[in-house]
Amino acid sequence: MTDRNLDDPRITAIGLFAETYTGLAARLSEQLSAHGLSLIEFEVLLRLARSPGRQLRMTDLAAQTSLSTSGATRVVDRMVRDGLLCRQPCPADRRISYAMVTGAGRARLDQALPGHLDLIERWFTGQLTPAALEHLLDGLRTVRDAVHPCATAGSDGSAAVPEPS
Amino acid sequence: MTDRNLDDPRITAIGLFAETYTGLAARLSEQLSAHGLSLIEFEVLLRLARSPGRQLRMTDLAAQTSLSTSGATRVVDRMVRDGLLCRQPCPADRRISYAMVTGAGRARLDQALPGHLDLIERWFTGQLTPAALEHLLDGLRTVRDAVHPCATAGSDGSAAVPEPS
DNA sequence: GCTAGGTACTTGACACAGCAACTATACCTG
DNA sequence: CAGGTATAGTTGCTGTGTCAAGTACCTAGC
Repeated sequence: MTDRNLDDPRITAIGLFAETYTGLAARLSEQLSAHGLSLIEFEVLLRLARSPGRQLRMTDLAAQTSLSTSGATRVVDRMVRDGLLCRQPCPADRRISYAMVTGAGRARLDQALPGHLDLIERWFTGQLTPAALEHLLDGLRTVRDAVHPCATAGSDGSAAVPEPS
Repeated sequence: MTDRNLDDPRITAIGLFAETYTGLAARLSEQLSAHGLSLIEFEVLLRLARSPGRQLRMTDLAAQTSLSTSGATRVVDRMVRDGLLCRQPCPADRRISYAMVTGAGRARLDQALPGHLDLIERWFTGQLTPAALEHLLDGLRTVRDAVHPCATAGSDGSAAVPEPS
């Protein structure tokens, strides 16, 4: 019945996507763990380091990392415990707590980043000709823009994203 | 110091990749959960349904799904409990246990698959022109082949083997 | 100024996956 | 065929993430 669907090109395409991503993630994860960081911790460090004041509200951090807010709380908890981050209260709104990179956190990031960049180049960007890479990134951007609900997402289901016909 | 590295194009590229994948996965996951399946359970069902005899050794299943063998054991445990799979002993080698799709499992797959294909088309393949999609898939294949040591164990045979670069 | 309702974050209970240790079986070599 | 090694799979322990409920706080309307 649906037997032919099992090998539908769409399935093949999404499978290829998934395999590529998980394979890549595994490579990168391996290198990061040598620096005592998980992928998500690295991303947190990176996002915070790029933010003004090296800090971000918990909610914004969660939105940028595709973690739930409780997930963000727990990651930040661990990283505070390990000295990589600290929490800063917001004087204007006492509900708000900023996650902020410490010196140690920044040092850890600096230590891991060069090897990380090398690996990205070795397994991803460097695998393709500049033109092919541009094509790939163009495609990804298009899909990302379609699939990524607005900016900071609550999953309200009724996304105001233009749907393709 | 490494401040400029924080916005390195390689970081941007991998970030785009990750965002796209997680966004896509979230969409698909949502639809599957409406059919009582997680992404990984769907993948298990799909891989088994495509395999000869609708079954696969635990080890091969694990290899095809980027699960550890213990992870595979646990997923199959749950799916057996829910009636989607059953375990078949191998008469020739009593260490081996096959995971096999039941009628109910196949029915569940058939029920979820059309909507799944629609979503892939809507958010992924249909977002791009055929040429752009081909470029994207070519790039993914190249990266996947580099990054994925030994892909399909057991029987998959779906992916066309690209030019070995 | 007090209440109603929304927002920011944390916490408790739970689901899930990985590693390492373990059991059971197969194979190989003398 | 005995003994050693390799392979298949499961299980205990633990880390990590989510959902739902809870706490604290802010803001608007009367």
